[in-house]
Amino acid sequence: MTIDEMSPVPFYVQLADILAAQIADGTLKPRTPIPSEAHLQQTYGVSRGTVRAAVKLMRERGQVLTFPGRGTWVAEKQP
Amino acid sequence: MTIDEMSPVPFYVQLADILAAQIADGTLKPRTPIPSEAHLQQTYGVSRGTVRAAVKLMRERGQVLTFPGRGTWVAEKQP
DNA sequence: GCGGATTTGTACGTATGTATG
DNA sequence: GCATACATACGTACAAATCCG
Repeated sequence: MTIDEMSPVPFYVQLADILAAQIADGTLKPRTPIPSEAHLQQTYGVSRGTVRAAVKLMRERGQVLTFPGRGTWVAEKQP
Repeated sequence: MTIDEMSPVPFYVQLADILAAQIADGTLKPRTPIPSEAHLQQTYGVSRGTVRAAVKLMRERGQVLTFPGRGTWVAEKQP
């Protein structure tokens, strides 16, 4: 999946949804790290600010946990 | 040379240009190391991130080569 | 070979400025 | 005015590679 430049949905929301889909389909598994901010930047062609906004949204959704210096990890599956 | 705080040119570009000038005028010679990131930080009063951005730019210009644990070295003179 | 110091690599936190719609 | 998006610049923390006594 990629960011749709033409979509009215903000880039950071699109990115959060892409990563959420990867969690849902098992591409990203609970207790494993998601790609770093720098990696997501490169992969999706967006700025770090946009990546951080996406990850912040996912934290607020309870989908990931962020640890300074260690990265952002997929949360336990919601029961 | 020092960083000009008032210049519209980003600090990291200014620093890369300062070091490039030192290579050009022989202050820094081919096959010798440039000062460490920590040293450049102190000397020019910028953060390590800014130093690293400057060195990255110089690598992209082919002016220096970086070796983890050994430092960054002035490249062979371009013929 | 080992331990400590040095140097670069990686990762996130935060703030500010600029531009656009 | 506000939200989005990008770039710059500061900081912290820790890991990995190298060097040297």
